[in-house]
Amino acid sequence: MHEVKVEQRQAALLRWFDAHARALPWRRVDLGGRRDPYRVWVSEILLQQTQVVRGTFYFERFMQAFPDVQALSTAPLEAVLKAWEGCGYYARARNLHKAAQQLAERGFPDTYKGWLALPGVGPYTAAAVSSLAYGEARAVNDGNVRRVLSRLWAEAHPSEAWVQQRADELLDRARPGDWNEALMDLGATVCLPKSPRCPACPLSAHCAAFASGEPGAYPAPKRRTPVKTVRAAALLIGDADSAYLEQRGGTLLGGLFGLPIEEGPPEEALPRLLKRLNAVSPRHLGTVNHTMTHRQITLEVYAAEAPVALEPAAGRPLSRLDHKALALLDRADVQGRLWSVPEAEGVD
DNA sequence: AACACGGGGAG
DNA sequence: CTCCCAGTGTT
Repeated sequence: MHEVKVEQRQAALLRWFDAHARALPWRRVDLGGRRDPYRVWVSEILLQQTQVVRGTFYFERFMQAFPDVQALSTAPLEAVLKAWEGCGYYARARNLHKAAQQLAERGFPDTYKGWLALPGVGPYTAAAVSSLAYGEARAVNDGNVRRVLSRLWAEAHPSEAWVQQRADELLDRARPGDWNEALMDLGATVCLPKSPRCPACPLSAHCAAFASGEPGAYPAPKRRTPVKTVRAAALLIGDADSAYLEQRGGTLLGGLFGLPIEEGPPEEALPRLLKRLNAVSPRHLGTVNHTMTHRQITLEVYAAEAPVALEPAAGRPLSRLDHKALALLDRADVQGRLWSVPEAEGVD
């Protein structure tokens, strides 16, 4: 009885997928109908936190820079971050680089467990790569799957284990890769978070949330940690094209370059900056507001002079925060103000 | 179990 | 503007 319903759902969704699957660059297959595991892996890391429409642009740019695992594994980390620039969650790029070296040395794993052992590869990515590139019967559990399954059973508060169990039961073991992509495509294009398009859904006849009349109520929203407000000051030595840049350590924008920054209110942060860089003649350039996952940064940017080496900003990987800070100098009113300031002493 | 980690899109 | 979205790693 139960098996019959599972098979009906599988057939209905796969029929829909066969007609509506999106043609995406990482879905390209070779003459044997196989996908390049390298492309599948990179795309899945990218799509973890990036929407498909933007992910396509980043994917093509990354593949242009690093067409295969050999190219990626031998590149300097800075070049990898440059290819990832603007994409966010830069730990993904650092892990991609580290994992590439393991893949180049030991070869590609052909199982879920083998992929799971790589840095940056968790249960979702291991299931995606092993099913899509190797045909292993592993069910993915991502945000789309969670939402679709939550609605099919009208389970408002699905736990991770609950979703995984349902996904495992429902998985089409003859076509695991297609099944996983079908479920995720459905979530991305039909079973939308706010306004699900139930009339277009091949599973609406099997859907308890649809039957309830309020499909959008599932799953219930999760509580989120509030964003922290942070003040900081940055120093721009040079100009927007050629400036003094520092490489950041730690996990926050780690490995990326940017203007020297000190946290704290400007009256405290600016003197620290000036002292640290031996800088003089600070002028306030403007304020940059930038929101990150759990941070709302208000950055006061100052121009100053200091005995430091300038370099082309375009050659280094920069976060959007630093691009915004540099862009302050492109504004005509700022240019006018700067030109009206008397020349400072030499920077040699 | 809670949090850190960028950058988006929708309304 | 405000609200919402989301895998992996760390603690």
